[in-house]
Amino acid sequence: MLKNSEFVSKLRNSGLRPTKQRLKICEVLFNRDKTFHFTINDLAKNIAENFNEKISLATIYNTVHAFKDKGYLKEITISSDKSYFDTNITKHHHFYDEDTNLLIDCNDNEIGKVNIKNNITGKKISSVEVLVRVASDTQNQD
Amino acid sequence: MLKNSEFVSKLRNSGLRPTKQRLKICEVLFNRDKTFHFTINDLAKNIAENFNEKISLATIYNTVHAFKDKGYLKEITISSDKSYFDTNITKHHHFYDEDTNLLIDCNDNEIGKVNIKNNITGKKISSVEVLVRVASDTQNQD
DNA sequence: AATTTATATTATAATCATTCTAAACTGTTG
DNA sequence: CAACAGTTTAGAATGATTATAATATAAATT
Ligand SMILES: [Mn+2]
Ligand SMILES: [Mn+2]
Ligand SMILES: [Zn+2]
Ligand SMILES: [Zn+2]
Repeated sequence: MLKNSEFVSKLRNSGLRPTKQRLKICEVLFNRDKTFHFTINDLAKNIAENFNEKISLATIYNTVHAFKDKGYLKEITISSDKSYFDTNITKHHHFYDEDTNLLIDCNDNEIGKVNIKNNITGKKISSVEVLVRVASDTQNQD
Repeated sequence: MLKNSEFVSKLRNSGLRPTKQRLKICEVLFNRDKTFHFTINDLAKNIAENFNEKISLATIYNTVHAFKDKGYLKEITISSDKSYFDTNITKHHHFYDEDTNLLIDCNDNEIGKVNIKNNITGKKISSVEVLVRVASDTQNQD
């Protein structure tokens, strides 16, 4: 639950001008109690439906990528035809519900620490991510 | 290291007609000692360079997807702009080298079993996949 | 082995998410 | 305010993937 002036500083501090488009997108993404997952399409629809002033799709793409580059968003890749962004930038894992196409954050009480015994020589680990795909219990759902 | 007649049976058994295009693709993908990772583009290039008869790109797409649907290939999604296929269809995890864009299989001596303590209620786990991104040790590589 | 039927291949066009372009606009700085 | 760099925008371009529909091939049937 951050407020406008905080977004202004946040953007300034990372070398991004606090334009009204970026502030609007900050509001949509970060002015919440809980983090969430979204696609570019979700975000564009959200903005189109909830605000009068429209933001061009190019700007939405630019902004989301800028925020990702600055570390304010993480990108979660599930399949070749769907890319999610995550406002939860802490290290965490995901369940992916194949029935609903929803991503769900894992807590530490759901997935234990991944034990990496040997890494590739000369390389540094930049992230470790677990994706648990889940689907309906029953075989023939109709 | 399977041979032609084995591919014919394999295809017939899964309801796919053993056409010469599919057999050629089987040969490229499965007539090897070791499993490997490839993109559609890699495969198309490989076929174009190593064989006289060309296979249309549409057929390459169709065949790779058919093989995936039949469980002869797995798809590994690394980023929104790159999709790999894997001829290793056993459960396993991956290292992804961000410097070279290469995928490397993990053995059990590299990543311990992932401990899933709580699953989503009413759902069955269909897969558990770990992706470890690695990159060069040094900060300023040139 | 010829005929029929179902399937597969192909060149090409269509789609669609994403990126590019370059002109207009805005935030910042002095 | 003037000057400049950075940003937004509509629309065009791109490029990977999928659709189309005509042709070819494999399998099944006579
Ligand atoms: Mn695919
Ligand atoms: Mn992206
Ligand atoms: Zn998340
Ligand atoms: Zn693999």
